[in-house]
Amino acid sequence: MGSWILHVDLDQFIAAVELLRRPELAGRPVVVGGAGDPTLRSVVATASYEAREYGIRSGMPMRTAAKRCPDAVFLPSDPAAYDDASAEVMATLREFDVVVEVLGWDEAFVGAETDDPEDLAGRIQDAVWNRTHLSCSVGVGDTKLRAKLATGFAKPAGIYRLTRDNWFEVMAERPTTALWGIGTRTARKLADLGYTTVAELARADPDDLLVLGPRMGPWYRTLALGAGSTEVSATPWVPRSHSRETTFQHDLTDPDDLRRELAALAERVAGDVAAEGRPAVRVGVKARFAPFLTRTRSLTLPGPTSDGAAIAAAALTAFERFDLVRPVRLLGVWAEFEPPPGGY
DNA sequence: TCTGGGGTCCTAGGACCC
DNA sequence: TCTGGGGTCCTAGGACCC
Repeated sequence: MGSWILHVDLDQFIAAVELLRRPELAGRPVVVGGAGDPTLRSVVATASYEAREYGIRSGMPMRTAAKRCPDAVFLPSDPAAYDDASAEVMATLREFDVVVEVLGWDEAFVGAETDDPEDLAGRIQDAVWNRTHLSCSVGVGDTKLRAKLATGFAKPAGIYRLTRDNWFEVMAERPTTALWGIGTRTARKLADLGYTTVAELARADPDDLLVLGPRMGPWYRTLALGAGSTEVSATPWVPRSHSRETTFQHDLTDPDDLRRELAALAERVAGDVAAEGRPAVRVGVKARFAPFLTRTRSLTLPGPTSDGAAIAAAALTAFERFDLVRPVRLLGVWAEFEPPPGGY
């Protein structure tokens, strides 16, 4: 028996959940995001495959999506429905004799002992389809990173294996942004150092990478080798923080308006903290000023607390440290928890 | 392309202390 | 006398991911 990591990823998850209850939309470009109104400030959560043919992508402003495909169907995001669908999928995975590590609404790592990981992957796909009528793709790997990247080659609805044996054959000439954890910013810095492809980064002198940080630098080379963690853990996630934020449809300038919005956000965060059942130790406020300048102010509380009034007061203290010289387009409040005894 | 919301982790500088 | 070095906490910002 071999140890394998499977990465299960639902295909166009949010759009697929919406299509289940609106079957008449099948085959049409469907875009889910915000309140479903493309004239408002919001971004695309998920675009159906038909919508992607118009160049619509997750994270794109809804306004832009509407320009690219005015005839698309725009739907509001319905997190409760995605929570429910996700729970069904994860429960299905747990019915197998495997370890399930949930990564988000639509993703999970599955750790399994088997000699035929593709057979297991196929049975997982069938089980998920039979129970939820959602389709998923499965990456098979010998590390979490390889399993995760394999899924990209499996989509849609397929299975793909990526291991030490075919890693360089598949990845060598791809840009460093193909790696999970390297975005455009880091890719640009790596390119400045002479590393553009995965193969080049894999051959890098680790000392050369230290300018990108004592931990991150060497870690980027590890990514390029396809190495990294092989531990799949079913241990429930312990949150480090909770936050709430709002982008205003029109920028705010009146400090009293801002204080009202701040109080409402703080109340929501305090509710999240109370629900968590662990006290907060630190509170922060995020402000995004026009045109798009993000600043934060935060403070350590005098002592751990779950008291809503104390959290609201701390948020106000942090807020008053901003210099309100520009219109504000977003306000956010977050609370950080004390690590459990023994650390996370 | 005029850029959401909810998260995590890393980095670096300064304060403060011994 | 104007000056070491290390450890830890606090804070702000950056990058990335879904």
